[in-house]
Amino acid sequence: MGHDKSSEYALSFGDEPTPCSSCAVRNSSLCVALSVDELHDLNVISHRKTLAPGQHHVFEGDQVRDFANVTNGVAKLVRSSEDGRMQIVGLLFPSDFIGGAVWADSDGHNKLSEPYSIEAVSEVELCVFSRREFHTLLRRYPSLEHTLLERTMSELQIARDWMFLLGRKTAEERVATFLFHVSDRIQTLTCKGTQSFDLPLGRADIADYVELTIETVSRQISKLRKAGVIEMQGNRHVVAIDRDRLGELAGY
Amino acid sequence: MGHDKSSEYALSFGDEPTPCSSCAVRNSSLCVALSVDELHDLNVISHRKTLAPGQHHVFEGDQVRDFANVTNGVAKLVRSSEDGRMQIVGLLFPSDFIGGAVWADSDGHNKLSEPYSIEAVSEVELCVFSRREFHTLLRRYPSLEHTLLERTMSELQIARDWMFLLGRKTAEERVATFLFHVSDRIQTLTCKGTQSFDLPLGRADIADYVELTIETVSRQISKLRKAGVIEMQGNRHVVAIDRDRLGELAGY
DNA sequence: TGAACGGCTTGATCCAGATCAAGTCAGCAC
DNA sequence: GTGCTGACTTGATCTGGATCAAGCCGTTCA
Repeated sequence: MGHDKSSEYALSFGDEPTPCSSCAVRNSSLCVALSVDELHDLNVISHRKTLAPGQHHVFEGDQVRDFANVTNGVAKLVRSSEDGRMQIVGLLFPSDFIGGAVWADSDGHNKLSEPYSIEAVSEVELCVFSRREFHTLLRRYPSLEHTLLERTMSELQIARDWMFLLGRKTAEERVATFLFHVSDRIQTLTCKGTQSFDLPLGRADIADYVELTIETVSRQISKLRKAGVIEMQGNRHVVAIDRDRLGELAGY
Repeated sequence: MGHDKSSEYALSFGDEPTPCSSCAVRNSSLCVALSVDELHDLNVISHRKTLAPGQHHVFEGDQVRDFANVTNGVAKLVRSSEDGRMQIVGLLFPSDFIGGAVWADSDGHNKLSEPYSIEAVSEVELCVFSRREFHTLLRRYPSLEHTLLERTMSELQIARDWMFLLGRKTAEERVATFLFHVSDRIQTLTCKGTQSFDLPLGRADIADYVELTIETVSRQISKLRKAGVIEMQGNRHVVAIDRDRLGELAGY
């Protein structure tokens, strides 16, 4: 089986570690590229890790050079600088793969060694691989590498779209864009409508992500509410009354 | 040979189209992944295209779904919105590959169809492939796909670092970061020192890239000059008097 | 039941960088 | 030379969103 069930990363549900074939994100994560038989090889090199809300999985430094799939929960991908400033550079939902931030050149060195880390927002389950073993697998299964390439290209485009947001969009557009994207993402995850959804992040994290202050985010949400575009039920639950208008305000 | 020499993209030097094997970026572009023999296959599907300064190579829409290598000159990768706002999301130097912005899913559709384009800064030479043929080649040569994956991961990290710049850095840090990166990039291209170099962009483009106004860029350059960190010879030539200090001011 | 706390909202003021408005300076045509 | 043009610099003023400062409101825990 994939990992030592007595390790600190042992799963909490059941005596047997869950094999990849019954994984919650089997058909939406990178693993779709592998057949049931091939999946065994991935199973062997992976282990599961649970993060409590607020807990970090660090990619900084040289020791931890692993890749991970998010199998459950929501996490932030954070880039920080030495003086304490932080920037959320991505949100990670179940089935998302993370590894780009710690990618190294073929010589094994990472040219740009800025500190990145994953921080759990809710309780998060990761499926972690070591760098070396995952590389071996990539070489063995071209379809896996191809799928990873497609996903990375897509991530790159999302990052560049976000650069546009950070550089050019107003406070209102930023908040509208955030809400629009979250509703979209949650729809594809839950296969329900985009009308009504829970925010995965609190105001402080939203502010970090769209690069505004808590106060400005709060003011913009109030503004969207008063304009009848959205309705809030409590702090976290959003009802998108006029989703088209939300998209327009987001700049689409 | 690779392309019709009577086409509008014909090379300007010599009667015969230059084959890949004598390409200026043969050993630094994506093509390093291919052996001399394999290179022939790339040669067959590629054609060259020259852009005059200011000219665009558009990736918007569905017709033009191609990839390109920059073989000469400097270009901007631009993301624009319908209302006319623009953001430079990347600088392209010789040996850089561009394709992520137009990457489509296996179903042939591009989920996020925001308009991206390449705009030549100096005279630029591109080596262009059609999407479909390049994909075939990727499937035939795993080493090519592997190299592309590495480069894309690296691009993703650069994009995320830039997100930090756009979200968190002050005007001074942005300009210092720009100068620092350009000196670095030009060094690896020319194999000369980083002490002294020409800016590839004018003030307006620098402003677009680091998301400031022309005036603020100009003021920050003056400030760095007065502080003795750099010296300007004319508008474009920079002498990095104290490159370490420049790195510190950039936030490294 | 109430008091302490954390997450959110709202109002008042401030400031980094935008915007507006002149310059300066080099190159170039005549 | 003189005037023109385009790229850059510099100064004065303005402003969107930050910062500072109270509240508000639901939850938890004694």
